Amino acid sequence: MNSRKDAHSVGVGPVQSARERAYTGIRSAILKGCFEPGAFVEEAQACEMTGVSRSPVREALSRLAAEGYLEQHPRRGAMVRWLSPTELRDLHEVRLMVETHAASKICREKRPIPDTLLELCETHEATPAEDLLGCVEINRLFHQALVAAAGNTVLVQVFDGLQAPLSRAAMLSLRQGLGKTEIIEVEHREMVAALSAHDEDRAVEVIRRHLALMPRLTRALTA
Amino acid sequence: MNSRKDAHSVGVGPVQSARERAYTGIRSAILKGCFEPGAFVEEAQACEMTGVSRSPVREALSRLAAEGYLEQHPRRGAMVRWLSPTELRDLHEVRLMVETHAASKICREKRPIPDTLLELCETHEATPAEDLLGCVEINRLFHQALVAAAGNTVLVQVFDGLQAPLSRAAMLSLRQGLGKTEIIEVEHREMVAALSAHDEDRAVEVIRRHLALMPRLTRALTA
DNA sequence: CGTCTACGTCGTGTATACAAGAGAGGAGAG
DNA sequence: CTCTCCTCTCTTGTATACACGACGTAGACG
Repeated sequence: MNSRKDAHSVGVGPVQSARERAYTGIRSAILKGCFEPGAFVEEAQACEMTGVSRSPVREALSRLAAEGYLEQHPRRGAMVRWLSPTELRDLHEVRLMVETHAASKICREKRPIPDTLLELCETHEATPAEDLLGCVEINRLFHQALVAAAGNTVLVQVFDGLQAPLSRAAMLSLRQGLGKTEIIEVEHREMVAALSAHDEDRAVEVIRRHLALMPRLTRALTA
Repeated sequence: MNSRKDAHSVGVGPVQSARERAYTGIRSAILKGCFEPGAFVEEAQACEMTGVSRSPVREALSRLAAEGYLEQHPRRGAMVRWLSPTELRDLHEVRLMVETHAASKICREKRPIPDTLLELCETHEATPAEDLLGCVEINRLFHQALVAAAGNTVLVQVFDGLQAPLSRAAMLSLRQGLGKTEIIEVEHREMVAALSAHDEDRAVEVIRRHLALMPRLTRALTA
């Protein structure tokens, strides 16, 4: 089972390393909800899934654990992280802090609003409501771009770090048909307007209101 | 070279796993400044240092990279992370945001101030100024306890994540004899007073002033 | 009938062997 | 003398073999 050689012989692009393939594969499997929360990701299973041996798989698992996707229990394995209601609440609080800070900074420093934000609104509008996966991804990109517009790379890293545990919740929430994407899109446009006007108070208020919706969406998952 | 067996035969405690030993060993070596910034941590070297084989070492390196201590370059190895002046500034900005948020929350929610904070002030006072390593550690614990007092575990995790890259800077700064611990201790007591009184404005102001000192301490490192 | 124990199986933890790329150093040509 | 190219070595990337611990199961004893 030397898939790497196979890939090489085919001659495709940069010949992604086995570790990268393991990382990407396991990560997307977790995000797609292939594992029940609290389930253990078995190494052999992950090997079969990604087509690499245990060495790169184990390195990927270490990385995923450090990033907050998994919890490693000695001699037991890597468990898909389970969020308690408290953690979920804390996560949302920190997220609100981060986005509020970004918005304030953008307004106070009169930073330019990247076109990406409006483009993502357009894309969101053009995406059919049935494509929940797409809508969630667009939503994520919108908020990430908003944070990035503050021009602080560390802040973006922190935001991404929050997404790791939240992403599972987001994926599961849409599986339960909790869409309501129209409101989201309207509020996104409102945010862009407030930010473009560098109206700090209004921007912060809109973000507060917008993010206040989230806990309700995800609460069901932990009950 | 079967150190694990040796440790087992001696019969010491929980027989720390090889991966944990590798992680701790490499991490503390980085913090102690055994590597020049930008230097590569060679696996063989790390094996020799920690007394384990490459498998656990590589897993530890993956984890350390995910935590921000190292940067992994394909086919080159793991490089000790180098902070640009911009990253350092961003890091301090986020840290200020986190601590400010914590202080505000403590005051607004009228949270009790744990005894730990005052105890750490006492300890700080009792520690001789020559023990720079001890002072830095006490300082770190103080700020961590402050953030923890806000009762949001995710916020604490974010704070710890910021410490990873900053810790190196802190270690190096004290090596250059940038002590001035007396001011720090006085301001810590001021913070505790403001927090105990649940005086939000004053607490935030003191923290702002206190953390404004940090960038100056670490700026020299990147120049 | 319940419980405790002993054994078997499965999965993780660790070490090592092998493969392949990157960098350094030397030799040759201009 | 310098620049380039080749080769050799060193390091990382990957796979696999072996060891140990944990859990499940079945059997025996109270």
